[in-house]
Amino acid sequence: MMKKTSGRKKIEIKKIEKTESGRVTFTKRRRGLLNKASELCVLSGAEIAILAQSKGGRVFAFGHPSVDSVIDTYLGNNVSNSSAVSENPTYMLEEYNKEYGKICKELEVEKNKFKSVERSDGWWEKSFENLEVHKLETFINSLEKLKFNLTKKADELKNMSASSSSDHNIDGLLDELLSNNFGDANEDLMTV
Amino acid sequence: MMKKTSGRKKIEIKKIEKTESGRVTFTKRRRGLLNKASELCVLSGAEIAILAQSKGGRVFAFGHPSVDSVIDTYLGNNVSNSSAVSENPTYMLEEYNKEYGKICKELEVEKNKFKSVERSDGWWEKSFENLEVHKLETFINSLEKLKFNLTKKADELKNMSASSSSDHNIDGLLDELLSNNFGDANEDLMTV
DNA sequence: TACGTCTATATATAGACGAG
DNA sequence: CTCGTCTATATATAGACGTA
Repeated sequence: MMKKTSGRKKIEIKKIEKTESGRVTFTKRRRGLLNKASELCVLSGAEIAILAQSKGGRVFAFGHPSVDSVIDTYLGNNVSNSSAVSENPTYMLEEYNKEYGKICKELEVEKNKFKSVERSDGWWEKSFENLEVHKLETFINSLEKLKFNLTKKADELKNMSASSSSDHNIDGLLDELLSNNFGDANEDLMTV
Repeated sequence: MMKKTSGRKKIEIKKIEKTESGRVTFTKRRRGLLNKASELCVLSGAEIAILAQSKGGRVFAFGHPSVDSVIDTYLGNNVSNSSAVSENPTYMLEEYNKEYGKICKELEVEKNKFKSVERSDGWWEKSFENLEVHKLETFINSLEKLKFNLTKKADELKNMSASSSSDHNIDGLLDELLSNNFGDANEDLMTV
């Protein structure tokens, strides 16, 4: 029987000169790399950060629990110099991350339940790859909805006092948030 | 014919409960990950940095042309000490990686003196007991700020758009956002 | 022009063992 | 106990194509 394709070919690990195939390879392997990193994080619970910048200037990042926290650990800095870079978006996120690190951590634990499902499709990664300017607005919209629902739920929780039973509510909250808002945003962003 | 081994088994991507196999897996996959990164660097000429810290506190790093230069780029501090390694040629990468491997191994041996930490069962459940309403509100606040800055940034990008290169910035920004807030989760669940 | 899809293969590795 | 080594398999992916 005639083989439909010659299958995967062995390649040398050296610079790819051909522009197009080089780009394709970069895309494929970057995906693989980030996926591996993700798996390693989940499997071993290690903290990992990956920064990659292609020749074209595209920057991709992966971080668990966050890019910045891992970098901080590596640099041995508890806090970066804030004044010099205060308007840098990266710094903003860094600040953000530090300020709410604990709460995020706790939330992440819960989100991890969804991770196994979501990650198998690599949705988070795909969403990175297909982003375009006009889709950013969609994302921001979702963020707004997310905030709204969070606020609403927070109020509910506040009224119910802070008994340990609130655990269930938080479960449901995250469930709802992820399915209602992020799911939508993601769908829009992917546009496969 | 009797099979000597059952061969590779399929595993779920979730925290490994067994301490020993978890460590082995971490070691194996870390090696694979760094190797992949190395190959990707050579193939595409991209700049990549990987930082990994196991639960035992062991730190591993990979960077081309150097960890610091990539981090600097990421942080936007392109003026720093990257000059020292900026001309690190690609063809030295393989050699570098070999050297890296040795050092890494030594480092691992050195730091191996530190023994792993004990973890109490159901600690993450406890974390939910600590998840209080006012923290949730804090999170919401930060989300609002984040959205504001994102929107602002989006406008900036949209204005100077027209060139597809602006997508890159958004890519990075969203990468950060997702990594910091909604990215991969999972904590030190490993050290059972 | 770019990117997702489809095979056939190249690689990565889970589990089992043996050495220190 | 901590690692390399050894298969047998699970995955990743190089090229070739189809689609927008």
